Amino acid sequence: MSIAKTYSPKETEDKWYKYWLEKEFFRSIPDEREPYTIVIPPPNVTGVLHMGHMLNNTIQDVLIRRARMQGKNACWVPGTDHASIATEAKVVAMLKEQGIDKKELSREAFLSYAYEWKDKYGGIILKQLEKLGASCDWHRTRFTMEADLSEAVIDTFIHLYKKGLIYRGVRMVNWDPQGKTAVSDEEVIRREVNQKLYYIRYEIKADSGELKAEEKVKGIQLAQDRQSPSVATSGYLTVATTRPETIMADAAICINPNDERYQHLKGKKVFIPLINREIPVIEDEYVDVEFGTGCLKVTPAHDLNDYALGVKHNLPVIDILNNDGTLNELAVILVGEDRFIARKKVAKMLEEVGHLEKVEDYKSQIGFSERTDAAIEPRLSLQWFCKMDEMAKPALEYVLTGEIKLIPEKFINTYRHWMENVKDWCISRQLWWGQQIPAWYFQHEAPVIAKTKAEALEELINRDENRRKMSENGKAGFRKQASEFIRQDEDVLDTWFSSWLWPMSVFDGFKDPNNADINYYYPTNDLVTAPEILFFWVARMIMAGHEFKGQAPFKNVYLTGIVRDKIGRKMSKSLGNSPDPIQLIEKYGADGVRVGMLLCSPAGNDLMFDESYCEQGRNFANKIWNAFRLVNGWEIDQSLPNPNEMAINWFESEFSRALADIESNYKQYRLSEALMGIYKLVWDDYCSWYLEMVKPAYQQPVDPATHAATLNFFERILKLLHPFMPFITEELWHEEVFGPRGEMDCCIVAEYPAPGTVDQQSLKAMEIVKQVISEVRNVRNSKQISPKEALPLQIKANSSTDFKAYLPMIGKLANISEFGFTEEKVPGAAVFMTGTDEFFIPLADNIDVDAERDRLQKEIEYLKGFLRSVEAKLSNERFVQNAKAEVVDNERRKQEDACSKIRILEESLEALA
RNA sequence: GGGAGAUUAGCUCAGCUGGUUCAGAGCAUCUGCCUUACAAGCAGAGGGUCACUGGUUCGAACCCAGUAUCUCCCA
Repeated sequence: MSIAKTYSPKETEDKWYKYWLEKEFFRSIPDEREPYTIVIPPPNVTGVLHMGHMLNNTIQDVLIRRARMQGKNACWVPGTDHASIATEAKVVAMLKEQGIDKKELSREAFLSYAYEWKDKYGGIILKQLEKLGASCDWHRTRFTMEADLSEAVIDTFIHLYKKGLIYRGVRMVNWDPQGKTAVSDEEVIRREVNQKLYYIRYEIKADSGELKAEEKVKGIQLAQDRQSPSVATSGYLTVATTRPETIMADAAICINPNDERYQHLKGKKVFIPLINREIPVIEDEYVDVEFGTGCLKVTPAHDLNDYALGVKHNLPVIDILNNDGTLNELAVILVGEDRFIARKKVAKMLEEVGHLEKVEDYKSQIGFSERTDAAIEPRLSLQWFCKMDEMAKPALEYVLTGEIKLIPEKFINTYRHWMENVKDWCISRQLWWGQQIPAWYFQHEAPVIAKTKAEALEELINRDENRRKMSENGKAGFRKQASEFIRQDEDVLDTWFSSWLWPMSVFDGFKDPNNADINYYYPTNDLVTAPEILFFWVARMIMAGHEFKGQAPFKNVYLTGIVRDKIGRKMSKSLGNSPDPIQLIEKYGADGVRVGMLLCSPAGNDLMFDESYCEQGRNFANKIWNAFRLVNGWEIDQSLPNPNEMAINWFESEFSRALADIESNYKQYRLSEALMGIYKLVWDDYCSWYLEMVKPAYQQPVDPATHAATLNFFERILKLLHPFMPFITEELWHEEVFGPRGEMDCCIVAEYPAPGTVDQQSLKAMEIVKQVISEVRNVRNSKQISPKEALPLQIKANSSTDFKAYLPMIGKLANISEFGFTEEKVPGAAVFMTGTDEFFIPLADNIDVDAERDRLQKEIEYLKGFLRSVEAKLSNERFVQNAKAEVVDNERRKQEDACSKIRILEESLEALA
């Protein structure tokens, strides 16, 4: 039966994925085996697969498949995240297209649209993961907003509230004017932006007579124009700001009390230009004398630092912005204008009245919303917060003590720095898509925290003495009445407030804290995620794990790199530099893409992705395919003896040696190195050497022993490859030549090979054989002799190496017609050496004597230089005294070696003359 | 502004405790081959002052200090 010359993945991938599903190989149920568990970092429910997911999930699948083959009960839990801001933004945009404004919808109506959207697009990404070959236990698919998981979120909120770890307060938050919601610090991305620095003049109120002449000289420039009406002034001060539109919200001007230039301003008042509101000059060492003019406008409502300054100096907070970033009535002027338009207009107005001194270009860091990319507005608002410092401490310990390992370790520092400087977590979001905060408001009373309205009503009764004293009838009346007026908090919780429970909630660890699943699978083993969410998510899962389970949620955290394009840019939709993973799979096959991803991705380093890696992966699959075609085509002759014992023994050792390496790389989570180890084992050792050694001559049969050994090696190789290349390995596994397979006898659950013993002798011998073969091929190449032309080879064995045993192998691979042993140099032959042994290939055409002399001389020169450096070391007393004995011995051996080689080469040179 | 890390072949990266694993791998390049498993291939070859400057040491890609450049995190 002939097989196609190239491997075509499409046909096999669907077939085997379906088969695996049918036979429930991905299914995991607790049993007596050791569990191996990974919970997927849940992708956004409405998202589509991008290269980051690709990398991430390939790694998880490699780990899970290997564990499964090692006989562990491997459980990979998939699922999706409701991603409140991102999803809500998409739904709002979709509605807008249909001409529907979110503001006109009720919460219920909006949510029904949102669920409709989720049902339509949700889960696409999980289907895409199947294409990649992800062996998730799909029976366990969870969603962070499904009923059970939401209940867990609400319960933990209540739990933490009761513990005093959740509070409500007015704080500066990062406001996203586009999403119209607060976002956490971690969701703000800072970017350097070209801005303008506006120098604005504030007139100083003349309340203490004329200024002294010396003060004028010192720094105050007298106002040159007097267009501001109303009040008498005595000059002005200048403030530098990037945000002129916020001057209407100014509460003070601050100077550094040590600033020599501004001593005269102490206790003065100034007027805000355009609106002429009077504000005081205050003093604080916070002000940087070097920056701008040294006068700082203090705008507590619109800047975090100013807010702190305002609190310290008891300044009023004047918030002039609406939640969509437009100016409100408090701004007095430009009401209703967008903040950025207002900025330009204010600048122009200031210029018109002569209050704009100058404008400079200026670079500064501005925060942008991760989800909507809108410029973040620091804004004072009433939000819910979760206290972090208490929870951070144990979470830090897990990592510092090594109970949780971060891979690579360099992230420990980053982690520690963050955990030691942790700030409270703003957990409320002004959105509807998410878990609604279980806080209930009744009239002007403090909010009640309760799971349901009914419970909230009971709490209202219980916490008030008068209500408690009411008769049952009275209570019933109260309940009835209050239920009309009681209102639940409109906000929902931050998405991360549900994802931090993920490793527990997917096993129903909250709903049913002692169930078989959570007891068996938790703590999970490895978490594979991006370093970007080390704090968002990983740190908080550790906190939650400790808080709610008293245990770390996982043992190892593998932090992948960011997928960039080959010139180092982050892959993004807007740049259009991100290939569609599904198209890549179609082009190169899932196995090819998986290999391609991992070839270029050392742990923790960003990877410069290029399609050519996938090509390499595809080529590798094809190589395996063709190796199979070769072996598959062999006819067996039962009567033949085994001529390949040496080759078989060698590969047996080589396999074990390579496997030990591969295992050590796996242990260190160096997956790309493990893969490269397998790649070389397959391509170089198995295909290029082993198969070439044992393959019978064209159309000749093979002996049964060689056939069996070769197939056995092949099977073991398929097993090693399977975690990386699940499809092609499964396909080949079921080929007839391997014998009959039961329906459950699949590569996916085949027993992972263990390293055997390594015969160092055999490895060493083969090194010499390989060297001789390469040298002969090299001679052919440089002399332009066809590989088809058989050559004679004369051996002058100066060492104790017994070449006789190797001759058949050398003869076959180097195409040698006849061997001879000689005591003398063979004149007029091509020469090479391995170690101190000399080899001669007598050639029909005479060799170029001059070229040969040059070559020999060069080699002698090199060796002499080498010898000099060795001898320099050996004659250095301090070296001989201080260096380790083995190092010194080594140098002695090098010396002897070099000497004898030089001698032989010099003899050759003489023979030429 | 503070912190972390990086700089090794054209590219992507290994290089552990300083010494034959010491200058390596894969890809790319070049040369020759359509050799009956594979041209998505085979055989062979050429590529590097280990960012720079000093220091420690018998000995430095590796340890130390400084400089330059880059990346990331935090303000």
